[in-house]
Amino acid sequence: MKDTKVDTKSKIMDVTEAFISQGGYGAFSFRDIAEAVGIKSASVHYHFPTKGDLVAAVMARYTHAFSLMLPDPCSARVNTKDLIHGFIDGFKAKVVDQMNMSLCTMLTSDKSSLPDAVCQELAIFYKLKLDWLTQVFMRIEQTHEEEALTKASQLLACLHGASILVQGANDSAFFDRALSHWRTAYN
Amino acid sequence: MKDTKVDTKSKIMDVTEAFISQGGYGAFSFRDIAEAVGIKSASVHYHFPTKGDLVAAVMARYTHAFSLMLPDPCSARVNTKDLIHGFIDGFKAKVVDQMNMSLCTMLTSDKSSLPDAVCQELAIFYKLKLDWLTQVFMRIEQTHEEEALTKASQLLACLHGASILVQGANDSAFFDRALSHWRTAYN
DNA sequence: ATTTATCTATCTATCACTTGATAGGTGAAA
DNA sequence: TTTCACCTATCAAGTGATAGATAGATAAAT
Repeated sequence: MKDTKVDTKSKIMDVTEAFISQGGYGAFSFRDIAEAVGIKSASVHYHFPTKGDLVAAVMARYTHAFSLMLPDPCSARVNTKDLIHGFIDGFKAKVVDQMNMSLCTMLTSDKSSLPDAVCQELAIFYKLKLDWLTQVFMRIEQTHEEEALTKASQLLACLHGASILVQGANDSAFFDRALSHWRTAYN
Repeated sequence: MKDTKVDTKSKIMDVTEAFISQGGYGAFSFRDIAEAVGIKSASVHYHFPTKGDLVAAVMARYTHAFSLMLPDPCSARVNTKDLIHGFIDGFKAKVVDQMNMSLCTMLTSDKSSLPDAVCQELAIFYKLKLDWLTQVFMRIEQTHEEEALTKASQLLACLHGASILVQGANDSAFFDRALSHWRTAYN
């Protein structure tokens, strides 16, 4: 639990997260990570025995950090429309400013070659986002859960799809185009 | 140009297309393809010298077949709303019925490790879809190109995002949820 | 009509390289 | 002295790709 140890472990996870965002599960190796961190590949295995362990840990940390950023959707002090805008802007920061996809968009595409542990972490992340958005829409529109889930699915699909479009068309303007409806609808 | 020759080449492309839909560019090897077709991996190289050549050819064939399926967006005999519904249904067939992602959703995620030739084919495919949708929306809503492009981007993002959601949440019900707005808006 | 040459589609065998993973050693800290 | 965090060295498996051989079809020359 000392400085160097924890630092190395965190560095490994940081570097891995960046690699996944850029190319997905198959686009990096233990040697890539080791080189970026400044250690040898065997040392990466010391901290994370298998690639699945490593990526699952990164995904879990990502989910946890994400959950800490999400405001309580029921808090009376928060403007409901700001919740939506904040969610969209958070996504935009990843997709447009850093010009890479979100961890979960990437990993979902690689799902067929993912170890079980990673799939489970992925599912947890999706549930977190969908549940949060559903609660927000229940509050905003005073609707029942089914209808709010539909709204949540629509927005989430738009966001992930925008991420794909930006990459595929190689033009970040597509993000705002794809999200313009959601931005104006809650203003 | 004889029977057997063309057949083998087509089989290779068919098999490759299926592999890409399931796992993307990195999720199959020449040996996988060879085994599925019933030949040896060297024979695959005979028809397609490199992996990039092979995938670019598959993508080009896919784009061509797709373009043949798209009705003329300006034809007076076609109901404009049917154009939208047809487009959505075509996507749904891939994503829900076959439970895998569209070629271009997959390849876009792998873009960072794609040969240039494949990237170019990808770009052509995106342009085809966006242009077609833009023309349809210009006709439906009597708007200018900029606004129609925005609509096209929104729908395309929804479709690609729905594909991601279905896979990530492992629940095909998310497709209809994500698209419900577009289905009712043009009815 | 027969021989010769070329082309086609496949094969076997192998290349250099990368991959995730393991065994076992080293020095420092507790 | 045991644990920790790293190392060197290596493994077996898989990768894309190439070289060279072979059988059969086609075409040209004699």
